[in-house]
Parts: sequence; C-alpha cells; structure tokens
Amino acid sequence: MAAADHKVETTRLTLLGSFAGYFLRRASQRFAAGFADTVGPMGMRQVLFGVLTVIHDNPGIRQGAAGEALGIQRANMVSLVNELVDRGLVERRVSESDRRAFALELTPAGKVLVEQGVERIRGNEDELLAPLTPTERRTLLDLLSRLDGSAG
Amino acid sequence: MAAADHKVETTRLTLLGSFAGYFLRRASQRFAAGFADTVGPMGMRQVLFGVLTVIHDNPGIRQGAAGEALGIQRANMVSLVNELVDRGLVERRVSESDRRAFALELTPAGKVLVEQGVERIRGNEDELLAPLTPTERRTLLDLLSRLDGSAG
DNA sequence: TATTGTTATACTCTATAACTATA
DNA sequence: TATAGTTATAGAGTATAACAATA
Repeated sequence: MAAADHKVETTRLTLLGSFAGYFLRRASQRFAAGFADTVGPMGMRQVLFGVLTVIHDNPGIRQGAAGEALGIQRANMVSLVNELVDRGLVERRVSESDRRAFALELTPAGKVLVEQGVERIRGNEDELLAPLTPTERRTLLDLLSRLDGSAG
Repeated sequence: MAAADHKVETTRLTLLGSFAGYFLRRASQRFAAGFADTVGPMGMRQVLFGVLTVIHDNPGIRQGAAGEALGIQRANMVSLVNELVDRGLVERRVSESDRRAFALELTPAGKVLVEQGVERIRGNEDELLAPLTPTERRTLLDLLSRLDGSAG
C-alpha cells in the first residue's frame, strides 16, 4: 500500500506474448481447472474422461488403439482403464481376433456418466469461451484441430 | 495382418472433437514436446524459461509478481528461482522498498540465454504452426490471448 | 492482521525400460 | 521377431497447509 513504490505498472509479457506455446499452455491450464471444478466432483479427470469418450465413440476398440488416438502411451493406459473398469464404467474383455488385446466397451453406467459429463463440460467451455463470439469459437476450434493434423 | 479383422477404420473422436479443452491440451502437449526437443538441451523447461522472460521484460520485478503474471504459485516459484540463481542466470537481491521481497534481474548470462532460447522457440513454433497460414497464425494468437483476458 | 517467501508434502500426467503372453 | 498389455520407476507441474520475517 506504500505509495513510495513507483512500480504500480502492469507486468509486461512482451516476449512470451509472441509465443503460441505460452498461450496454449495457459489456456490449457485454465480449461483443466474449469474441468476439475465442474466434472471433478463426478470423480472425473480430463484424461480419464477422454478415454471414456473414445470408447463411447468406438465401441469394442482395443486398449492400445484408444490410447494411440488420445496420445496416451500403452504403459499409462493400464491404470486408467483399470480405474474405469473398477468403477464399473467400462467393460474389458479379451478380443476374439487377438487374444493379446482387450476390447473395451462402456457399461450402462459409463454411458450415463459420459452424457452427464458432456453436459457439464459444455457449460464450462461456454464460460471460458465467453470472450469470443460464436464465429470466433468455431474458428479457434478449426485452427486448433488443424494443428493436430486432423481435418476438423 | 489378419484380414479377419473388420476394423481397419480410423478411430472416431466425435465427442472430444467438439471440445476446445481437448484440442488445447493436445496442442499444448505438442508444443511442450517441441520445446523440450529444441530448448531442452540448453537445460531449459517451459516454466523456467517463462520466469526468465518475465524478468527480462520487467527488470527488478519481485518474485511474487513474476509468479502471479505467469500463474505460478508462490510456493512453486521458490525452487524455480533458486535454480535460475544457482545457474547464474538470475540475480536475486532484497528489495529496498520491502525487505520481505526479492527483486529479480537477469545476469549477462541470463540475457544471452534468453536471446538464444527465443531463437530456438521461434524455429520450433514455425514448424508446429506450419499447417496454418501467417494470417491464421495471427488469428490463433489473437484468439488465445483474448481467452486469457489479455488485450493481445 | 496481512503479506513475502519458505518448507514439506501429495497428486496427476507423462516418459522409459524391462517383462509376459500371444501373434 | 514383433506386438498388446503389464510393471516399476522417475521426472515435471501443480496444489495445499503451516511457518518465519517483515509490513
């Protein structure tokens, strides 16, 4: 509160402000925090929910393929899928065509949780994307998806 | 190899594909990986380099203010600044106006490292942003910065 | 009483290497 | 021999609570 301080100016981020990586990281963190606030109470984390939705969209998908689509390494998929199976959200059965692999499917409880989670996430994203117009939001989604090599 | 598998289709990400948070997380991860590849050999990590640039842009900034600008909590700033000081990149001295606080400044070595790092990061970002036109890159940066509440 | 920096601690996410069982 | 999943482990990032010195 001392008026003796001559530094009331705003902190400058000149260098960082030119890097997409910086803004991506900050934005990602804020979306993760919002996710934790809104979907976290359901016992869901971003990664875990990601796995759930890939299974939702690709019933019977193999564990490895699910991880690959999400950029999750095989080793790290194990405990994630274990957690989902233990909670009764995912059913894991040995693949008929390849007995090394697991085919994953959502249980009814898993489907319900996905639906509820999607609702909450949409609400959260609407808040975080509030500074942008609907058109700008679509643009952002398009640009981000194209960064991934996806067609969007 | 087994042609018996009727599932050669691409994995669908219908649900995730509508969430900005998902693409932000993936993009952020890829930029972080690129950073690690190009700037990592200099012993730099994204967060550490962020601290360095804020000090670069705001010589004499207090430790707490630097952390606040970057979204880093006080408790986590300690070891980061320690690391930078130990490496001779940052000078930390007790603030004249508030003896509880530290004023941070770059050493000559710190300044050099920032310049070199910036070069490498630009190169890395150019690669990662290759799918976008220059106009689209500016648009992306603008949209992302506005998500943060910054003016851009 | 509030704030700056500190310590200790815990949890999540990601990465690597070595193992097994199937192919 | 290659692949699917597993185990163990390590590192980085972030979060909270309690503390000391100073305001």
